[in-house]
Amino acid sequence: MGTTLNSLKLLDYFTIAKPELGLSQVVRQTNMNKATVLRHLKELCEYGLLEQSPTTKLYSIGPVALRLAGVREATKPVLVAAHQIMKEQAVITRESLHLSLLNGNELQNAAVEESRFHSVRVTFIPSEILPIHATASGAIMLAFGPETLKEHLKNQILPSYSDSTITDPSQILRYAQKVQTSGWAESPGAREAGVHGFSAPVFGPDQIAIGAIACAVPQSRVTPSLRTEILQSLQIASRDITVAFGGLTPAAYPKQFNETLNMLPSNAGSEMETEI
Amino acid sequence: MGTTLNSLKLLDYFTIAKPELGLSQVVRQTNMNKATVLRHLKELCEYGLLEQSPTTKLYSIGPVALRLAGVREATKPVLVAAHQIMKEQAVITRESLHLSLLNGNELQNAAVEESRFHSVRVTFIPSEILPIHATASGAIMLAFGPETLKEHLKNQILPSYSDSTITDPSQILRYAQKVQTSGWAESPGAREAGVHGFSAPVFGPDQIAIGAIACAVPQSRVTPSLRTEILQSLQIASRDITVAFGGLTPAAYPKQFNETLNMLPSNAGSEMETEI
DNA sequence: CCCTTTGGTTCATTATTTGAACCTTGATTG
DNA sequence: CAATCAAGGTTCAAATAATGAACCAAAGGG
Repeated sequence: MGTTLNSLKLLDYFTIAKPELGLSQVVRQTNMNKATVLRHLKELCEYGLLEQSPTTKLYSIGPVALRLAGVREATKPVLVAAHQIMKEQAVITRESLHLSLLNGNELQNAAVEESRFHSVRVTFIPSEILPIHATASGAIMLAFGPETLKEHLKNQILPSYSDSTITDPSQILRYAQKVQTSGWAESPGAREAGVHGFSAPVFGPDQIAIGAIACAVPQSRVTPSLRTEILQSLQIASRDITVAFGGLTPAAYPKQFNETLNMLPSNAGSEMETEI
Repeated sequence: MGTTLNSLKLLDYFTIAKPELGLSQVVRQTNMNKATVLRHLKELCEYGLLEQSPTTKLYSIGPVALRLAGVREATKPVLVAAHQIMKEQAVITRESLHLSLLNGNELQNAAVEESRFHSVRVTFIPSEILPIHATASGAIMLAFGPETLKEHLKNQILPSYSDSTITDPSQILRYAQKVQTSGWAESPGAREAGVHGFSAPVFGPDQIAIGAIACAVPQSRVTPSLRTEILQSLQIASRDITVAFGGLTPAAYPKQFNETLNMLPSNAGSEMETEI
């Protein structure tokens, strides 16, 4: 393990929730020696990745971060980076992926990677608005997104798209709570009969979901093994796209998806009608 | 001099002009040992400040830069503050404003406030690179920015974008000198035919311009009275955004824009072809 | 088929990083 | 008001990590 990496790791403690830290606060979190931490902080300051308030002596992220981000964004815009990650995962699962981002209270498609393996596949309209209450991505946003979404859901008349669409807000919110512990969501035909959606969150810098990465499959193709594959891919995509967006995955978010933890939302009952 | 700092200095070679570098290219610029540089690059990759393309082996700025910039922006929201000021001024002039910041020797768009009053308006690509020699903002940077810019200008082949683009460095520098006394710059169609740009500086803490605030108007709409309005708004925006950035306006900078002081740069002659 | 350049590796030598103890300052408290 | 505590920062011998010359393998170019 190199010295540089140890230095850089100190940057991890500077978050939106706690953007300013003193020497001792950092020392307490790291179990490193105070002198060591001090030298590292000083060096990061010297380069400009950190800066120290002359009055409070507190350290915070410095202006160089903006310069680097500018270069990064000019070279590789976030959506391009996200799309590349989606492409990789779409090759693995051989199914279409789509990324949707929250825009106010609306969930909007931002990037699509279509499967080139199946002639029967689920296609998306780019920049389409997704209904929060009838999609897996919507459930993800309710579980991990801003609180205002839940309020917004209650103040709406929820249209029904198929027999499986749930239009009762309280039922949807109950499912969102389960999603919070499982880390992923699914929606068997709620948006469109015959289309099974899976989704995982993309987090922003304040550890609140800013969007969702989802995989939609014709219901006829959903097998337990494909489900496992898709969930694995979604987990990787969720993590990598979160990083690509400059976001931070919350510590509480499950490291490993538990497939059985997630009880399906359903109008009819609790059977998993999508299993073979 | 610490190891960490030496590592971090490698980041300086990654610019918008040259965002992707191979190991040998970095080694040649640094006079460091190849093994040392390699280890440093690897370590920066491991943290995510850099990333390496698996195919080309080239290094570029990594996604962590975005995260850090997000935290920085959340702490010291210069861009948010600047945007607020721009919004206010955009309402007054009813025209689009954009803020560009100097990144090395490149001038890059950082924030845009689009007019919502006109259907015909000048739109910008966020984080676009502006040519120094063909924009009002570029002239501002030459007049009030770091000296290195002038050197950089001379060592370049200046592309022509329209009939009005000036590609002779000495002519551009003469105009920049006039801008120094007038305090503002304009560019009638040098970047794009039919687009008239006005610009004023944003100063940093050392009283050197770190960017420019500009207003771009369809040439057909430019009247003497609109020009006056725009200049007044730019002056206010220049002052306020400078403060928001923690900058300092030099004492020598004009307190009041003199509209007549500024002689237009032109290829053809000295007529103000943008006047009605 | 040789020559050059690329990215990357190895390992003894070297020099930097490390950490326990110490110092100084300022706020809090019995 | 002295005592205490925690803050940021410093010191220097000991430990550890960085360094660089030489080397390797692979990919073009003449």
